[in-house]
Parts: sequence; structure tokens; C-alpha cells
Amino acid sequence: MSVDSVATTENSIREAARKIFLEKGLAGSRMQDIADAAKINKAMLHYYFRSKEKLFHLIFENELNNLFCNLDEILDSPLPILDKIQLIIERDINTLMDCPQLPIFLLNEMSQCPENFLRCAHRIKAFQRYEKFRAQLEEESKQGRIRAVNPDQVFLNMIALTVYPFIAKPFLSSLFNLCERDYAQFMLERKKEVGRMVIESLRPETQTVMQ
Amino acid sequence: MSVDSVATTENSIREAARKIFLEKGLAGSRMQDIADAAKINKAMLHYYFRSKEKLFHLIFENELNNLFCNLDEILDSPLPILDKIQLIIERDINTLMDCPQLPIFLLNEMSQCPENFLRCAHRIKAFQRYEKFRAQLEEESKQGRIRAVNPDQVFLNMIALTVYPFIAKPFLSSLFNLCERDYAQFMLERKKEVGRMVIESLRPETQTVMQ
DNA sequence: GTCTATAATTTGATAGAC
DNA sequence: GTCTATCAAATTATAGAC
Repeated sequence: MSVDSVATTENSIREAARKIFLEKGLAGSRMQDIADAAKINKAMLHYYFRSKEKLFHLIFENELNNLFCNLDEILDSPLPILDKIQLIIERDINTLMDCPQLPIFLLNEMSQCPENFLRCAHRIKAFQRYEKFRAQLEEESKQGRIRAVNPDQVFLNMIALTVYPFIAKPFLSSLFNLCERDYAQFMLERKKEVGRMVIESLRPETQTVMQ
Repeated sequence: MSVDSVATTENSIREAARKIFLEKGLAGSRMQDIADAAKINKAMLHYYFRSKEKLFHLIFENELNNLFCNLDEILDSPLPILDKIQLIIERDINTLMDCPQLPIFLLNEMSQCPENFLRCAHRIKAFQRYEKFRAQLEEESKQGRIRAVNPDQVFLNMIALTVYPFIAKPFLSSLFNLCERDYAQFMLERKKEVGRMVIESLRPETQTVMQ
């Protein structure tokens, strides 16, 4: 248990707020529900965090940071690009299986209020580090070890294939007719599926035989 | 202009409600804002649609149907599977460039209230039609024209690569440092990028030379 | 059908005792 | 720091005149 997880009132409010906000979003959450979940009085929320918006932004920024410091470590490592890609995919799928509501929570609030996101985006290390990923892809491409690509398209492909199934779970589990257990298995299979797909898309064209 | 677009009060409310709900979601929308957008009185909303929830579900189900009747046509066509895939990608990107908020609106409300979605999912033709897509992929695979695949993974890959960039636009345009115009161009490039990627992932393994 | 006025309830926030 | 009580504003919904 980390230092900021000691059972203070402030921390129990944070935990409760995280739970409720992740579940219902900013507009859908009630201060009363957070107070109930934290088993304290509604007035305490304002004593510690002044307003609903302030409390929300604290949770939002914290979740954003957690997710991306995860990414930052890998981007900054000295690993070859293909290893990095496979590692990012596996780390992301693991993270999201623990907290499947995270992406839709973050993305919905980013859409709703891009300014709030942009205001704290520059503080996220992984955002600068992304340059390194770009440069590494371009270098590998110049050396002919991978095909000539737009690095942004590659990064997007990787994230899309990894994150989307968590966002669209109600839709996909209905379409594919998968129960909770089977959907989890399906997600585990994706570590290979996505890795294979992204890495394959980077293979130099001259080394493949088409049709 | 279609028959249900004649300028009645009811239709102007529908249009206004669509605009506001797509922008802010159910919890974030105010009946007053819808009334203002429709340039009528708040009381009229209840006269025509009884409650906010009823109005919302009408909009939600309508948008869901529109999106999927789009898909249904293609799935039901007699085209070869690779053509269908390319067509779905292009149609989806075109549709979403016209209405970029659509996926996050639908997916957010599906996550928030899966029951409301499941209740009307069985009425969507594309849902039954999906069996045809599955069968077609399996047949092609049996004939050796494409690699052995899990059809659900293939369908998911296609949708994820197409839809995700619209959901994550604020995040991605910041990370990639793209202005509005450049982001649109980036989306247009994806028609080829996604098509190439999905179709390549189906190429039989024996016909490729690795490393 | 359309409007004004208003009821009924919810909700974020504060005052003030302990 | 914590609680009870309460305010003020917002918000869905309805009543009733025209």
C-alpha cells in the first residue's frame, strides 16, 4: 500500500470519488453518492475539495497520469521498436482488464471538455517521449528494417486495436455473443492478435509475396 | 429531404434534441437547452415526448439504427469478403467524418446503460447479418484464400481501426500536433491504411516470406 | 397546439454547533 | 475535523389560460 493510500478521510473521499466518477462521469455523478460511498457526510466533500468540479479534475488528472506514466517507462526504455510495441500492447491490455471503464471515462471527458485535458497534457511525460517513438520508427524505416510508414498511423493502430474493445464491450459482447468469462479470454487472445497485426504491418514490402 | 424531415414542431424538437444529446449526453443535457435549440417552449417537449428519458431513447435508438442499416446493406451484398471489408471501412470513415461525435455518444450510453442498448439490439438487422460475415470469412479460410482466423477478431480489428480515431480525436490531435484540417487529411489517409492493414492480416501465411 | 406560471424535487454548497 | 440543518439555484414536469 503506497503512502497516499493511508486511511485518512481525504483518501477515502478520493477513492469513493474515483469509483463514482469512473462509473457515471462528471455530469452523471452526485456528490451525495460520493459521500455515501466514502461513508462520510456530504459537507466533508466541500471541506476537503471545495467543489464538485475541483474534485473531479483531481481524479481525472490523476487517472490520466497513472495511465501514461505506465506508457512513459516503456517509450523511454532502450528496447528495439518491435519489442516496445509488443510490450505496450501487453501492458495496456493488462491495465485495462483491471479497470475497463478507464478509457471511456477519460475519452468522454476529453471530448466534453478538451480544454481541461489540454491544460494538463503538457505535464504528461509520455507526451514528450512520444517523439522518441517517432524517431525510432523513422530510423528503423530508413535502415530498411521496417517498411516506410507514418509513425502516427502506427501508434494509432496499436492503441486503437488495444483500447477499443474495452470501450465497446457491451456492443461487442452482444454481437459476438460472449459471456463475461469468454470476453476476458477474448481479450487475452488479443495480446497476440494485436501484436502480430501491428508488427506484420511494418514488415518491409519487398520481402512479401502478394497473391 | 425525406418525409420525416418536414418542418413540424415535432421534427424541430427531434433535430434539436439530437444536436444537444449528441453533444452532451443524457446526464449533461438540459431540457431548456433543447427547447432553446428548437426555438419553442420547454412545455412543448413534454407535450410531444412526455419525458427527457423517452425523448433520449428515441434519439439514441434512431442513431443506432441509422448507423447499422448503413452496415447491413454492405454485409448483405454478394461482394467478395475483401471488397466488403474495404467498403465498410470507407463508408464508416465517411459517415463519421460527417458526425464525429456519434461513436462516443453511442458507446458512452451503452456503457452507462447496457440494458437500454440490449433491449433494442435484437431489432437491428445488421446484428443477424453479422452471421453472414462470419460464415463468409470461414468459407474463404477453408478454401485457403485467406489465413485461418477468428472472424470476431477480424471484425473487431476493422471497426477499432476505423472508429477509434474519432473517439480519441482531442487526445490524438494533441499528441500528433495536428490542426483541424490536417486531422481530416489524416482520417482520409486511413481509408487506405486500415484497408491495407486488415487485408494484409488475412493473407495466407504460406505465401509470405518472414525476415 | 402553444404559451405562461408554477409546482415538486434534486443538488451543489454553506453556516454554525460541537 | 465532523456533523446537522438549511439555503439558493437548477431542473424536470405539470396545470391551466388562450
